[in-house]
Amino acid sequence: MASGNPAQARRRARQSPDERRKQLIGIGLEMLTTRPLHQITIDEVAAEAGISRSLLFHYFPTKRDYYADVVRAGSRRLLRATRVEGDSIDDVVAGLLSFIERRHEPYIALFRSSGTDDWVHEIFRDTRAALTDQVLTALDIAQPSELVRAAVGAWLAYAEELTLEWAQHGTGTRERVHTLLTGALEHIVRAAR
Amino acid sequence: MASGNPAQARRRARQSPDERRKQLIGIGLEMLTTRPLHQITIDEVAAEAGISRSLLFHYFPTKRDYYADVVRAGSRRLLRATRVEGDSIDDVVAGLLSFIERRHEPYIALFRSSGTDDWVHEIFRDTRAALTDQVLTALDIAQPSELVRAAVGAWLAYAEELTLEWAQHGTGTRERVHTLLTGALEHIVRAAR
DNA sequence: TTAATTATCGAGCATTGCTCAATAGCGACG
DNA sequence: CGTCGCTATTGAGCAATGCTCGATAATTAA
Repeated sequence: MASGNPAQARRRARQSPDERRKQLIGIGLEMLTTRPLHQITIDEVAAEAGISRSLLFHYFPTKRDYYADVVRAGSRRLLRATRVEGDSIDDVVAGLLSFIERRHEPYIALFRSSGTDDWVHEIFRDTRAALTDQVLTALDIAQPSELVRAAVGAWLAYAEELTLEWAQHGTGTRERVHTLLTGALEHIVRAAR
Repeated sequence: MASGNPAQARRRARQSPDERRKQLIGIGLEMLTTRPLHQITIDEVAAEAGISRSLLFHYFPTKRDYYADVVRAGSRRLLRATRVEGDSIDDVVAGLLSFIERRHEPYIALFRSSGTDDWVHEIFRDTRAALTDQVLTALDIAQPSELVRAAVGAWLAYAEELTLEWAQHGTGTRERVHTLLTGALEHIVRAAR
């Protein structure tokens, strides 16, 4: 199943903590592309890494902590993807579209399965807050009121939903969706002021 | 903790299957007001009902099936709450606002904790689809294009997000939120046509 | 070479979803 | 009123899984 090196190799191949952490989180991220978070068991991760369960608990005090680190890593990817494109609002929207288009599977696995517990949702909120900041910056809104912030945050929910629908079922063209998103954003921000 | 009758009473108090089902689902719904879905264990439900774990599996072949029935029951409540108010779009929005205002805790517990597995999200989608129909009817849109349907569905995400924010942190007044929602809906539908 | 550090493992515990054979409450029928 | 059948109900037990803990071996410092 899981690709890569089975890493059964020799026993007791000692590695530096940093390497191990990266490896384990990398495995988690890769598994996330296949199944939702809560379906990833410690046993599987350990097996894929070629280590014992115990070692994973040596690096991550609890399963939650491991999950949290994996999800955080995934979030960072998303934020990076929307930032590289540029600073205009069109760039941010384009970045979001591209990211979800290419990775809607893992995206869903990441955030739609937030339910595992509040802590995932917290990370999700942090990510969305960061995205909100990006959007506000792109709109040249320096000191938004609470309501504007909330409205933009909610618009992100709208954007995600519509984009996922498009990515999954091909509802409309990419340009159309893009236009709808920017149009809605403009309207929403104007109305919330 | 959990209120109600501990039901320890006499052992082997035989009941009709219908009663038992209702009782168990009721317990699930009540527990949902306290914690997210996935934190509800069969043991607890059984204990609260005063029966053995095994009996629960007699009525619900698997934990998922039990959860699914509980969530469906919760969804029905939501749909009822938005329908009683009336037929106009203002009524639907008002119903949504009222429901989330009064029950944002259980609402979150219901749907934000979808992660347990795809099946919850399916029920969630069904519920949202039904809500979408209500909205479309209220807007007098008989045969919406796929894009319009998708846009309205995504607007529901926007509405939920903004309403939850308002209900939880008091961002803006109720009237303001109401206006924002109807305004955004109008704009979105017009743009998607 | 020896000592200290710590990455790594194996065995084992507790919880939890789930199975299955046995038991007991309740209605039907003589 | 007895007894028989149906099935609601139970208890013991299995398997998976998160997690703990003492022991061990690889690496580094002295």
